[in-house]
Amino acid sequence: MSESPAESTLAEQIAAQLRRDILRGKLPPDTAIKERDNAADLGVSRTPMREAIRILAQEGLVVLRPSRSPIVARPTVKEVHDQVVVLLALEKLSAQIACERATEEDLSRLAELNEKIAEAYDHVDALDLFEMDMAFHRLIAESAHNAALAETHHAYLARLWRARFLSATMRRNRERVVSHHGAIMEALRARDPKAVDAALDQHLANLAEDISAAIEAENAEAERAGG
Amino acid sequence: MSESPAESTLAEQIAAQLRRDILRGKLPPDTAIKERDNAADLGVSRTPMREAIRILAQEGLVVLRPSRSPIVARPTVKEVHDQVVVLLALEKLSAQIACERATEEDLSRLAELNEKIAEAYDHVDALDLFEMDMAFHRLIAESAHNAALAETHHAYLARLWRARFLSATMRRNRERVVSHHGAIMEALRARDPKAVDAALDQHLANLAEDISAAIEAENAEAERAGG
DNA sequence: ATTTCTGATTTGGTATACCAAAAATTGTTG
DNA sequence: CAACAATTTTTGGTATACCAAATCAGAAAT
Repeated sequence: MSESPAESTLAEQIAAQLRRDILRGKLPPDTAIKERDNAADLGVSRTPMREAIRILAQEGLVVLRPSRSPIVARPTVKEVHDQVVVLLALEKLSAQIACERATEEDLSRLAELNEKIAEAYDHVDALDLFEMDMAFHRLIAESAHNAALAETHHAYLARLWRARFLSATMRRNRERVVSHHGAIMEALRARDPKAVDAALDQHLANLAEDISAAIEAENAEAERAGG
Repeated sequence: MSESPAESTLAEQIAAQLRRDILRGKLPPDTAIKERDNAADLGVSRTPMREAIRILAQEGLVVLRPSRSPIVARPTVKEVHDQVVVLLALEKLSAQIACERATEEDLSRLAELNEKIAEAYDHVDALDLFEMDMAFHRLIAESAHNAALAETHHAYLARLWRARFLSATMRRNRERVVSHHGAIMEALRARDPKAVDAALDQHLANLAEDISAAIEAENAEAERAGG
């Protein structure tokens, strides 16, 4: 999940584990996460399990309902779409600010990463590739040097992890990604707000629709199976 | 805090209490909030106190530092400014979307509220007035009918509560607020994105600077006193 | 057969106790 | 008097137990 910071506490480890299981689809939507049972299974007490569930709830991966087991969230197409809209707005805002504030180091890190993506594109599995793409977009957000903005952007990126992953693997296209990233970088380097905006539009224009399609497909699948 | 939803749990009550004390300035920045002592004082156990501190930390009102007591946050001017920038972007995005999506009911509630503000302006204390202003801006965000957007906007509004309050009381001006709100409303009613953008710019243009000034003044005050 | 009532189960919330790691404090020594 | 080492607090994290409210399931009654 690109969370390098060592999951130090038990709660964080549990959260990380559950997060993986949810995002990878091992714990499909609507799966109940019983605090007591689950804790017993893992051989831990309720305290860290509560904490972990809380973390995931805050990330939007599980939903808490009063007096019922928390369940893995099944975001509707609209919910995901709405979140994508906000993510795009945050990223475009970041890029605009970055036109003024990005340092040379920011820019060279972006260039470096894009090169790495270009190289790796055909040798690396979807997951690693996706992580790199995510890192690229995170760098853009960080280049605005606005901590609040970067943090909120990151939160949305994390929340949309699964949806973006579905969409990305569905629509894998080396030239598109690499050249788009290149265009964004060049515009940033030129510190040209309009060019940046155009480049981001170009790159992200279809994201909302792609993701919606991916989610719809998955929900339809679930419909057919579980009822 | 305009949080009508009954604070049902002890943790929420404690959080609400601490929040008030912090925002009202009773617990000034850098004040330590010892989990054990504080819990003992209130006659509760550590569990809900931990929970409460956690809530406030997430709101940015207190900062957690490893192996040290949590303390009331002392946001820097830059931090607050950065947050204001994001808040403005979210509100402008909301308004843009609201041009398409706002319902008649949204618009009439906005009108109603603005009228109420106009009436109350000279009879009501700063706090109540401020709550109304906050509600107005929240309505704008909700008129976009994008839950994620509204939620994030609300979170920023809450986080900036104190800073905005300082700025608002410092720069109280009936005509300005009421006419600006009116202009925003009219633009929304006309569903004219450009007019909405202009009206919001007009209203919020000085917010960042005002807030920065207010924070700077407060920090300078603290400097003089506590060192 | 449907509804209603009652008791068992599940859940969230709280209190309490324990432990290890990290700080602050103290005492000691060069 | 300063640097260092040992001890004492403080803190965060975890485990465990208890309680009340809400849910759920099964029995009883119409």
